[in-house]
Amino acid sequence: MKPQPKTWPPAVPLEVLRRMSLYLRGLNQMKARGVSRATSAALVAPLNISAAQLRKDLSYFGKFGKCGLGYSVDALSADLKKILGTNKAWNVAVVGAGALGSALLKYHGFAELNLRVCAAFDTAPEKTGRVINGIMVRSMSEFPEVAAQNGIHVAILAVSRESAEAAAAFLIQHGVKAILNLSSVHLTAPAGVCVSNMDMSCELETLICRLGFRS
Amino acid sequence: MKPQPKTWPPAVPLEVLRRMSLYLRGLNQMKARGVSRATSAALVAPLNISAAQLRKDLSYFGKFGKCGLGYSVDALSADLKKILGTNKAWNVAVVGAGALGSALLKYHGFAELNLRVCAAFDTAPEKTGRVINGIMVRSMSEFPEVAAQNGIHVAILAVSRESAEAAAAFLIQHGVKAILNLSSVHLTAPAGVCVSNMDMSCELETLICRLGFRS
DNA sequence: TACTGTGAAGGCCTTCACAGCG
DNA sequence: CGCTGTGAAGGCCTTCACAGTA
Repeated sequence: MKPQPKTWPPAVPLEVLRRMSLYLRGLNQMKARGVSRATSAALVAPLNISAAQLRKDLSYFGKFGKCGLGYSVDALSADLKKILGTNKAWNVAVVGAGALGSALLKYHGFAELNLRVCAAFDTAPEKTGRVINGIMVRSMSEFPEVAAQNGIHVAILAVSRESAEAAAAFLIQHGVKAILNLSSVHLTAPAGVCVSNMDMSCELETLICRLGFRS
Repeated sequence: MKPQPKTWPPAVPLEVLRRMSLYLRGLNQMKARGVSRATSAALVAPLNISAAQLRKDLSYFGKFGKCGLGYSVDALSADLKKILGTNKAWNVAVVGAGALGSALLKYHGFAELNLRVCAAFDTAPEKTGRVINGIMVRSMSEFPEVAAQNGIHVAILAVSRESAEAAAAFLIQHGVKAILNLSSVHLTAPAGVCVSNMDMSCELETLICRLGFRS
């Protein structure tokens, strides 16, 4: 899943950022367990990543540890949040209110990333008007206004394969800068826009293939 | 076709397989449009991938094109299906029948990959017994029997973060060889088992970070 | 002519190993 | 002494460029 290395000047590899997010989650779990210090080895233990990798990843952004002691869980957690940008809140729109979109609206896990799913949209009239988990599903035509009012620059795209391309273009046209694309179409990002393609079909097929190789 | 490198670990990079799946999808769309021949450049046009990359990827598995002419859409499509393993049907279980699991049960897109979602499971008694899209949600305790009867070796894990690890261990213990993990926990695969972690939270946080770098 | 297949080159990321510091 | 931070080395993947073929 490596969408477009070209759009992002490769100062920090995309995969480093992805791992940073994993480190942060691990730190938060440690914090919840009352652990206050951690070494690089302890942090990567459940992740299948080498300790050197973690230290190298962090070194892209600065120095965070104490030699001989490891890292302060609280301090590093705060630093990573800042680096990743989730120290501040972001408003997010869910686009597409079918089964998958509805499931996302019911999901409570984004809150801990400081993400607020605050609006939902669909083109189909029979989908609009419903309220799911306190969020009203609106017509797509309302997107520009609602997005502007709420400062929405991030969208999760959960529409059918056929509508994905047009929907993405519409969102980008109205100010969306980051799209998490869950439809089974590979979207390419225009300049200034970030797209992450999460393609379950592709991933499943890849799994099947790996399965075959092993046998 | 060709003697395939049977040693899985580093023979064919994982990302090559992922791209193969994308190529196959493109071919199928061409087929549906009635196109019968395609060049490497035409195949990668919507994908942000270079033509050389596609040719190199294919060369891991053999020779499929005609010099000067390109590829036969039908033939290459059939070859890729065979390579990926989706020329044969696979039975798949959905584990976890919450909002996300239910959405997966309603999704019709896996059929074209020859994947049959044929069973669903959940530990919560209030979730079991329901029938979603013709598929009964059973208790997890029935998994071993049902999996054996239906030859299920692939599972999609759509459970809560807290249950993910235990559920995965249970599945593996009862014959599952490939897991598509949709929960926000990074699972590591024991030997002989393939795991693909699709982590929406991680992906969203990475997007937010890229967003911040741009501005 | 037009396009594939592929060795070779190049670049990026990971791994290594150790200097440096508490 | 223990562990971090980091240049250097190594390896893997992508890109290049062209030989080869219908």
